[in-house]
Amino acid sequence: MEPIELYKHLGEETRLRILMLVAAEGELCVCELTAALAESQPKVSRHLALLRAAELLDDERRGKWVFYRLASGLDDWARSVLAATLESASNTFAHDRQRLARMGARPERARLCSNTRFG
Amino acid sequence: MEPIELYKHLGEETRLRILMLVAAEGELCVCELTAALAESQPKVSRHLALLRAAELLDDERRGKWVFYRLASGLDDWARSVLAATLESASNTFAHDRQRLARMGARPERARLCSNTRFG
DNA sequence: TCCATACATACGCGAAGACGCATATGATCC
DNA sequence: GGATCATATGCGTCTTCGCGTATGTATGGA
Repeated sequence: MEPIELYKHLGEETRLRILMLVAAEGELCVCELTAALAESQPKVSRHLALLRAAELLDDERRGKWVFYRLASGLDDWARSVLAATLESASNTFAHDRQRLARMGARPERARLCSNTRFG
Repeated sequence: MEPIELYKHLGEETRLRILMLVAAEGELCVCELTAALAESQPKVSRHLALLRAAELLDDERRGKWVFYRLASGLDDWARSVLAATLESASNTFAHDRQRLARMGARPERARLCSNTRFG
């Protein structure tokens, strides 16, 4: 992945917030992202499609839900950039995670190693 | 500096290349950047103005030339993102540095601690 | 003082892209 | 099979943004 391609995607606020949420939570389905971001479903879905096309996110359908996680083939340097950004602790990202935590009726899922909600 | 603000600026190729060159070289004047990027002077200057307004770069006039360097107040996490990107060794950045090295009539300057051209 | 060099900016245009809305697709449950 | 939930996408619009061209401003030299 070329740096410019990563940064073009990070340079849009909704996409950045999506990636921070997914990086923090391990995986999330679209309805969880929609609630956490407090944005419309089509808007979230369209940005997810772009992140998927850029091979930044992997998607997997399980039942009614489609779960998104960081792409397995994502370069180490890109992962480190995302991690550093998450640690920079902007309030926006914390607010999104709080909204997610307060969300009711979240789908059940198998526990994942990378899922830091339990960590 | 908010992450989104950094990434909006990194998400444009000319600006990304400018920042990689400046991060690598310590400081550069506009004519050096114009030559290294092989882009028009107004185009380079306009992007420099944006990076200056965003407080990503500091500028300093010395005689006829205006030199740009990474802003002294730049957050550590932002610096680490830039450093990681530079190390990711995209060919584009190497080509820009080669054009710079081949450039004739570069302005004289005092040696800087951060100037890795001598390292 | 006139000119050349180095850099900055104003303006108008065109392309890219983000959005809202409506609708299509896919899965589950009865 | 019909209803419903979850998600994706098509379309038209509107805004953002990058660009080329022309021109303005500052510095230094003859």
